[in-house]
Amino acid sequence: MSVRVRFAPSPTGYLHIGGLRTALYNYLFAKNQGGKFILRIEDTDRSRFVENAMEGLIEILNWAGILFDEGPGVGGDYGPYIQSERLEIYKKHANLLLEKGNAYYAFDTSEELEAMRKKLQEKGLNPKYDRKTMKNQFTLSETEVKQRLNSDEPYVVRLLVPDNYKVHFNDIIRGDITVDSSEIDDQVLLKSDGYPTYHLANVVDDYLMKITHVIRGEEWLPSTPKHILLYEAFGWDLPKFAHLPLLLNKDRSKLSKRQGDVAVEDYRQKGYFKEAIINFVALLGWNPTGDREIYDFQELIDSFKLEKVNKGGAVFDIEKLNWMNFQYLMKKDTKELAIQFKTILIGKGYPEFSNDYLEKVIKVHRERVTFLHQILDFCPYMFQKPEKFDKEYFEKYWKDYSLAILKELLIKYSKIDNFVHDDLHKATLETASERGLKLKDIIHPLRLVITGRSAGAGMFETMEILGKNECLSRIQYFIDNYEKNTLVF
RNA sequence: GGCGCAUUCGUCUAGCGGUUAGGACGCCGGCCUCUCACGCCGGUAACACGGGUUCGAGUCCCGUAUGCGCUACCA
Repeated sequence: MSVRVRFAPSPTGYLHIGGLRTALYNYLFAKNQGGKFILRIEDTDRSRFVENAMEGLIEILNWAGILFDEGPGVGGDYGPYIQSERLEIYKKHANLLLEKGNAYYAFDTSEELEAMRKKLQEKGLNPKYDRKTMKNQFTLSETEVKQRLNSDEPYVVRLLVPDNYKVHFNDIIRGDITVDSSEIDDQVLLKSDGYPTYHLANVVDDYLMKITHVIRGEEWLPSTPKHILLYEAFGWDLPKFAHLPLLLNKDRSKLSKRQGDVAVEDYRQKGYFKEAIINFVALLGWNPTGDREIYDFQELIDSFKLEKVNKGGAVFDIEKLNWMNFQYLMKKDTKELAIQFKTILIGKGYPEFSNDYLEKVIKVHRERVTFLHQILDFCPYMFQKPEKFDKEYFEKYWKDYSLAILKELLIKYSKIDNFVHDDLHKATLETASERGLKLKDIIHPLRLVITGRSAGAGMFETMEILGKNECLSRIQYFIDNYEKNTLVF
């Protein structure tokens, strides 16, 4: 039987970074097994429905490269893939359970349920539905039940959990788990608004969509026994289960909005590469060997093993993500980066530079930043003439002979036809030794003149990229303003 | 409260009965150097605790502690 897995988000907002990892693990597993990855939208809670959330989810999944084989928009043989379009299917299955005696009608109001729970809790008991005292098929007469059903009176369908029964299942990640049925609540299956709850819809759809492996977050582990009971009631074979460890905040609570960004979109906006995010998130809770960090998408697919997924939760450490982003910044093709960077520059109102120029700038500056867009902050002087000069740097390295040297260099540089690193280096070194100075005695003032700053890439490679005209013009500008005492610091 | 799941350096992890407990991020130091970085070299730091089982336990079993999750007509 070929592997089929699904990612089943609820369209209640943006895609959470934890959701991304769940989707990713499903995807990696499917592709590793030569199976299918399905997207199913679980929009059975009308009160939490967010307009366009589904579109956002799909968009960001596509961006990340987690492409689904079946789902909204792409179709498939087991649709529809949006649960609100499958209401009749759930109703039919709820009726099936009703007929088989595995489910029953209940008529309690939310106030009555609340009062019941409060009472049980005060007694220190498990606050689960008390079938024997509440308003339902078992406590009401047959005629009253019929009457209520025929009237407009709201009702729900609940799962009849058998007494004295041990529910067993095996989790690929956690092993055998057994729960006593006395711990399991008579879960509502069909809500009074006619929509199914997660539990019913999920089980029915997983079965009908021929899902072979249910890979989901650990928060679902406690309700899995309910699902097992449902499969058994229907007489269906169980899929395999794998419950993933949670992603955690620094304080080890479940990853949440309060302590930093959780939306994948936020990270995209900040300039993280999708490759870095995927690589990083994949390694939170799973590692093929433990002695390697960088894996491309295909390598992740090839080495993915559900059995190797960890049991314990993993803290989301932004420092390591940053490091990983840097790794990809260094690794990526500069042609691709130049195109991205051009968009960034234009967005900030800069004129259009040639791809060739941008590539050169990126090549020498990327090792100094974490994000591509930071190159602009690091060396704005590569895109416009410096107008302000670092005062501290000036005071530290500007000597009484510096102006004379600058004038000499201006002449010397103007005679260099091939304005490249080696020739610039040679010419400057010459000037230095003629005056009994060290190269750095000249380079520092020169850096100030050319860039206005103390930090930057190698001086001569910077000058080579800027070009002869630009460099000469900057030196001239500095000399003029220095002599007129109009330099701005 | 009840039930469940978990627990190796600060963080992500390797380990699947015998290891000087390995790698990575971060941090610290050094080298390189025209600055800032990159890079390279080195250092820091962990098996939650207590009992078993065993010749031998981070690895297996049982407790305890701690953390997290669930306990809805939310997913």
